Amino acid sequence: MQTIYNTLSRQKEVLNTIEPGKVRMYSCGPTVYDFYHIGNARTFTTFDMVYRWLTATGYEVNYVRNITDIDDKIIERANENGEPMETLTARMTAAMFEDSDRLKLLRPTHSPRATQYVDAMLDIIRMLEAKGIAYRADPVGNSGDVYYSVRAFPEYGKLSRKNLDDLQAGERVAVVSAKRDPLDFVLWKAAKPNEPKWPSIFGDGRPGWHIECSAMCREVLGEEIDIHGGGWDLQFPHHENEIAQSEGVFEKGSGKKFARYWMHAAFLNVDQEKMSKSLGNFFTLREVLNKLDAVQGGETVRFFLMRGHYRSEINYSWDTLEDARQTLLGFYIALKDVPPAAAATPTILDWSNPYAARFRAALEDDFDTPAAFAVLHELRREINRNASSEMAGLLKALGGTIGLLQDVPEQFVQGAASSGVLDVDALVAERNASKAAKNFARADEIRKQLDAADIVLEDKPGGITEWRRK
RNA sequence: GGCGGGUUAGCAAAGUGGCUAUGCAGCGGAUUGCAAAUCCGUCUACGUCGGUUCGAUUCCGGCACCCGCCUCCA
Repeated sequence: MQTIYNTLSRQKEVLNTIEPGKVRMYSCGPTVYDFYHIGNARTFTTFDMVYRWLTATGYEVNYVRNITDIDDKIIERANENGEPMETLTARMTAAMFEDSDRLKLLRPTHSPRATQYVDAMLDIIRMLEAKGIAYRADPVGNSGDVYYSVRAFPEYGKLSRKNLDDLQAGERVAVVSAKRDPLDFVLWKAAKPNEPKWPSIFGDGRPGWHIECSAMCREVLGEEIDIHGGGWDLQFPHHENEIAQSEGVFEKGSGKKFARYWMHAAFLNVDQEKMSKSLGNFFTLREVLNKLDAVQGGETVRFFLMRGHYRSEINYSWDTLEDARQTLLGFYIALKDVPPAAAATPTILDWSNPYAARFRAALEDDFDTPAAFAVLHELRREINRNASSEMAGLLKALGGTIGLLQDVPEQFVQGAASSGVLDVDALVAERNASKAAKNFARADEIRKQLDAADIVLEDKPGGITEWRRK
């Protein structure tokens, strides 16, 4: 039985989907104005893991991750660059998918772009206005912003457990505006000169940030969905506002819920602090990958991100990254030394195997990846002890359910080390000849030379010498 | 000010009212020309003060420290 910690109830709940066997899942994607950072990568990897795992255990998952391609930061950046907004977002969207491929993120079932759903957003805003929840800054005309009246939605604050009066008590100096309540948020922004705009009954303008997710969820997945996810900081105000918008259009007493389960991935920190540009501790995924071995980097980062439970903060540093690489390498070395039985794919997983059963129990307990990896380590020891290709097949298959251990082991352990200036094969051959001639001094010299290039030699039975990246 | 999360061995990181989590590193042994890999064994734990209990790292309360949200933010 799959359980999920639901931010709404602040406890683990059994997954009970709207349609049996099917999952409608939406997670908030990137704003494409720049390369994404490793904090984004943490959240994306979390939901990729959830997507893969639920699929592996038999659910048909419709996974939507949006692309925000209209936003203040985008407009600002495009202006700085002196390029059209569309050129910037197209380039950054392509870069986003490239980076995601390196992280081994599956493409979501759908990746809708906000600018393609402006009509759907306007539909919702119209419905909210008809219900008296949305109002125009310019009550008689159509030349101003459109706001959401938080006081008109009694359940406002239920996700983040915030109370409107408390919020107002701590509110910062508000900008003068036509808002009825300082906490009201914008649904539609009236057009300003030199900004992208769309025509509407509210006048020319562009959508506010929160409305796009409500619209894309509704259009692509339906009025009600099962799982909605995102980073911890999206809880308020973004997700709170999404609920207000999406549930605001429901009939009173309909009992409908926008999303049944809200999942939030914890932060990735640097030096125990949230990563942010102002602190100068900001890394793009690209930068991190470029510092790592070209072959091992993607899965190393992926594994690093999954080594902590998704609701626990993790700390990024070179040491924690290298620690993750060494551990992952251990799995690949086992798979290299004991080749998995053929056809070991997730679809033929034998869940009755004790290791598989425990692995599954861990992930069914709110996606407890660290506990699942502990089982994998025990399985690894079993494989090494008995040279069981059947168990090696199981290890590979279990790893595959969450997007790990699918590379060719020989290639993974060697990494990109062979691209150096040394002719490894020639040196290995010379060393073997030296050994045969009992010239151990020369043999050791070669080992030392290769070690300096981060290459480790392993003499195997039968006179075979293998090598790998240190 | 309001609300929420955290504090586990050298590092990383789960979890549990009494039973070795796990990994990396370290130490000892087996193995090896030397190594590596592997196997076997092994040392460091649950912030602090109280309470409940036969028994608490685990439940309850106080305290300390850290972090986050309340403004764009994964």
